[in-house]
Amino acid sequence: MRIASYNINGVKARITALTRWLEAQTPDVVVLQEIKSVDEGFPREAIEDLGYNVETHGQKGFNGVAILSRSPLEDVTRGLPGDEADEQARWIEATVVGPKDALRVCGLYLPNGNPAPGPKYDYKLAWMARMRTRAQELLAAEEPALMAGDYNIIPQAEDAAKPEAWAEDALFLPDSRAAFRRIQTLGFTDAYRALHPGAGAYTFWDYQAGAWQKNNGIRIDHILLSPQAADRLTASGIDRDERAGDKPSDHVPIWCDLDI
DNA sequence: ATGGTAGGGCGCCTA
Repeated sequence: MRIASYNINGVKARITALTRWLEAQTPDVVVLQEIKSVDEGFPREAIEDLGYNVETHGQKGFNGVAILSRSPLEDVTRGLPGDEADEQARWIEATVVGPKDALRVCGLYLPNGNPAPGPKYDYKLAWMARMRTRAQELLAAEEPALMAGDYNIIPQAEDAAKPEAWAEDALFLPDSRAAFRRIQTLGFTDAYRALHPGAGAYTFWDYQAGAWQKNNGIRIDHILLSPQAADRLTASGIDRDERAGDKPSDHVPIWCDLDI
């Protein structure tokens, strides 16, 4: 089973690139971030026509996440627990059933947090504390599960072409990276890093200042696997070529294969 | 220190 994550930066502006990629890569499950659409505006027919079930958690203008799956999506929940007042659409979960086992899939769009310090950074750290609580619950279930999406976290210096340029940025500040580690070290495996050690693998290149042409990228999209999912990991990758296509997102898809 | 680009949606916010 191939599970992918893709920050598409506007699903309506990206529907051609998205459907082309779905047809070429045929992932079984996809979590999308930054759909920038309300649920009623999501172009679900174009995706359903390719054989996918679609569940969305959108909002007007910004944010918004979705899950696509060839097999039915069960027990869908929307929103990250822990703050009833939080109206930002950044978290969606569903269960997909493979031939061997079921997999709990969490799709997330973690807050950017800039400028730091400030209220947006406080929101990022508070959101990550809530995410850690949900992550603990996933581990307690002792079942295959994963959390995939745009984490807006550069975990290590090797995950940036120019780490020094990010030193004061909310994506790379020590408190941000520590919060990410506090989640990962609960017992999750980074599906990409586990199979691909070394520097130079990125998932985001800014639209500005020729970042793509200079390969000035960062690795901020991640798939974290529960131990029961990590046991089934057979491959992982980054669809880097998508960044060179027509009207690309500033992110590219990441994926992993699980024997589930 | 600034500005460079893009999407949503129409003045300006978010990234």
